[in-house]
Amino acid sequence: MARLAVPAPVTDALPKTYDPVGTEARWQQAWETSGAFHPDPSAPGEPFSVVIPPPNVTGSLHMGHAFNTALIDTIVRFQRLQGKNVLCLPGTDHASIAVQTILEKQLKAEGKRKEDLGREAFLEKAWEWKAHSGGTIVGQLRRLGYSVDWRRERFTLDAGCSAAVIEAFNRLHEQGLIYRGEYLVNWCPASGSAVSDLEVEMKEVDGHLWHFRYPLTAGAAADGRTYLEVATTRPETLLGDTAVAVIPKDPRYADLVGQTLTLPLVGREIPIVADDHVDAEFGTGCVKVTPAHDPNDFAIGQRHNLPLITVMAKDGSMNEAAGCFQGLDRFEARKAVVAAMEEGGFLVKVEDYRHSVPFSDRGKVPVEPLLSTQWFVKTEPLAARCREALEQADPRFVPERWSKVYRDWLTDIRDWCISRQLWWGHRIPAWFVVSETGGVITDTTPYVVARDEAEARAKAQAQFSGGTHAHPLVLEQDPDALDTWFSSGLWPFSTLGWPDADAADLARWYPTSVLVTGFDIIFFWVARMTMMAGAFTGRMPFQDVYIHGLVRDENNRKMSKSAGNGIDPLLLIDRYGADALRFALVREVAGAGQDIRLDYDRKSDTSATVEASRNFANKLWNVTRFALMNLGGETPASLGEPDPAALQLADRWILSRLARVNRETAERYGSYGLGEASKGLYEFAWNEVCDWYVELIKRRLQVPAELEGAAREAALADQRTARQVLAKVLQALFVMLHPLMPHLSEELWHGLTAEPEETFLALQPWSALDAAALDDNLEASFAELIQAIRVVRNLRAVAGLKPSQSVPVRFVSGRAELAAVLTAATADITALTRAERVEVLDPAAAAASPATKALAGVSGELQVVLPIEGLVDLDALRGRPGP
RNA sequence: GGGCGAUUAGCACAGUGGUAGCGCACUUCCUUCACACGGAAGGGGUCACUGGUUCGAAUCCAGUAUCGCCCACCA
Repeated sequence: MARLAVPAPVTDALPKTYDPVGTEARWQQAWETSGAFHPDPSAPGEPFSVVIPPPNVTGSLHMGHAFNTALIDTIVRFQRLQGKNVLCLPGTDHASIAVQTILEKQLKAEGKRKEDLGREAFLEKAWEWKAHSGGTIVGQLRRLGYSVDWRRERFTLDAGCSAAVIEAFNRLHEQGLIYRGEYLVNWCPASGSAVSDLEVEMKEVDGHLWHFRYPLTAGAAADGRTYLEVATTRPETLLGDTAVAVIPKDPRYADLVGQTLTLPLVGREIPIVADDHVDAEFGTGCVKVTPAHDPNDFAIGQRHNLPLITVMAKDGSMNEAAGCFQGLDRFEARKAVVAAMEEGGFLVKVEDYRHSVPFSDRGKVPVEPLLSTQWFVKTEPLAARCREALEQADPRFVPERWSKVYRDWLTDIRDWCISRQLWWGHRIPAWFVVSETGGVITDTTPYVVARDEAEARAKAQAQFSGGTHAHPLVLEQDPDALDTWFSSGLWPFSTLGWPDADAADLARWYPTSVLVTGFDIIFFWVARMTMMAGAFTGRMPFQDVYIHGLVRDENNRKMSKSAGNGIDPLLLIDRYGADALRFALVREVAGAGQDIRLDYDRKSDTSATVEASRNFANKLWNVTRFALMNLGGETPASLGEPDPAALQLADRWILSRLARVNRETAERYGSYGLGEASKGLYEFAWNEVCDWYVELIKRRLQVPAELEGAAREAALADQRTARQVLAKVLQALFVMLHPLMPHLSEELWHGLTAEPEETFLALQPWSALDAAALDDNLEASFAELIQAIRVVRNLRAVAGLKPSQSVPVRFVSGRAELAAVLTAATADITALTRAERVEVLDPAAAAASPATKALAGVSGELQVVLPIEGLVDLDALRGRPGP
């Protein structure tokens, strides 16, 4: 547009509709090649920084990314206009378990397992895949016009992040905050790895409650009872039972506590213990206890010193401890155990039972509580620091209510299982001294934690050479990888150069200004970052946390890959433009962190919501086209500021409105009121600038050729004033809109200002508020004028007048102030209502010359009269039905 | 079991003490030289329910109902 815009006559060549696709690509490239968003840490200006939530390299762009991006980029672009030294840092996440799952699936299709390839070859494949797939989402983020510094793009598994992970692990270990031990963990048989509590989702499932008899070893109790009845939803675990618990002090069982039962099928003698965990209200009041396969039973086992018998292998099949059930898959084993119990006469009854079953988020199969040796982070000391900071609103949550959710989770937090039996990810920086345990890693093999193998060797040497350890030292690094979130937890500072304390970016931009993310990862990510940051930087990693909702589909369902109800942002960008999509998403956010719903027609891939925003973009395009046709080839700069004394009523009104909207918009952008900001600008641009101001000045922009002399001079001066105000308003509007519609505003700003391509609106200063222009009274009066014009138009419509018919208009008002405004605006009213003439009378004067055969309407205390005798058949009008 | 959110026009949503609003859809008119991805004029809501506070409540308070979400070890 910049090239087409000047000189003026050529503007006729501008298309009537805005075509976003080419324009957006052009500006994206211009911004990027010019380094417009590459900040310099040594540059002046208050620092403002954001690290983006790194999307998984697995994925392609979904609506959630588009939404998050729209919000972040709006904030960041606004701060840049405010003159701050803004860093917005992009990157991607290696998504350990997700990527490995995909790769293993690919291998499986080829009939191979990862073990066939070996670790090295598998990782090579993974990197190849990352190089290929990671580029997809990055390219898609670019299409949104994200004003990030691509030069600083990071990946959670790159060299810098890996160094940070190793350092973090070592420091936590040195502080005693990382430990290794055998505990009951959530085991996902599908991915063959432990997962954390957060990666487990409870699902309601229709199952059964089996009631079994466990016979008393002694044969019969004093009262003649020969067995206890227990109920379970998981019969296969009975093979690992090591006790039956009963309610303490329950008269039914009091005398049995201490006696033993003989476990059916297995023949093991197991004690009857009394434990408070047993609920008197539920079932038989007796609970079978399988400490190695249930978290509650594990706790009971600890209290009563019960043995742990693991009957299941890591792949979900029964192991040798399961006797004749060995080798059966856990679900087959369940059937087999029930059958065997029935056959043995131990089955009392089966009830249908709906209950919650823990599922693995990733594997989509029930997780198995399994005894396993894993690495853990001791979280309480880290969480305590976060809770303390939160008392000073550090970080500050927006909306505030999320701080409670965050705090509650940090209270009574459980330790974090960080080891994963995966290859893709950060390998745990611990080396086992396998020479101590016959060359293999066992649960008791000693280990050293170190920064690298050399350091590990030195440490091991000091501990394990000479004396009883006098044999050649052999080390082997722990084969396991770390939970992806361990590296994500370092993201706000690892990306800025930590652990290098002298890193310029870290010094300049840490802590970051705001984290923008969805509520669904407050625990996964936000809390992990604050815990890690507290430990390593002594500060919370961001000042504010802006929590947004989810994007739901047209049926108000959460969009998800598995449900297949996602809406492809790229389709909408192709159809309507990235600006339209961004504007639509932000415009829906007005409320505080609510989910937003995006309307969508799957048959045609259209969205009325996004289309409305596209239409808005087109409106802006056209009002700029109009301006370019009417500014006589001049720019805001060449026109200069209007002379305050020359301003007309409409000019002063729009300048007052502009000043007010400018102030409101800055406040809204600055306080995460992005939805309000977008709505305010939409209404200002469309309803006030386009619908009223532009209509009002059309008359003044045309100077009739027949005017001569002083009249001509006056008209030209007035034309110049109108041009000055129009240019000023549009220019300021583009600045204000820029955070929301960066490409369009950049394009139109260039068209209007004729600035060179390499000068960017994105880097201009926000227009300062012109406080002197604010005029409450004027705005109120002008609203009355608008109403008066509407009444006239309404009466004309009611009368069925043709647009070409002009009629006299009479206003009657007792309020001198209003009368003065109407009188001053006579020419405007004439133009906008096709009035033959306009008269403004006070009630007395009106009574003196009553208009007969007239239509009348009111607006407040203003009376509007249209004497239309002779133009319209009033009697016919009166007789017709409605309105 | 605990907590949070929502309930306003046909649809989707703003509005948080003072005469009910935006977008889409709908009705009528207008192809007037920025825009039909448009313009003008309209129709449509006892703001979930019940009480309370107040001169005044969609808005504040208490409770109820419905829907949704999060957390929690009931076999």
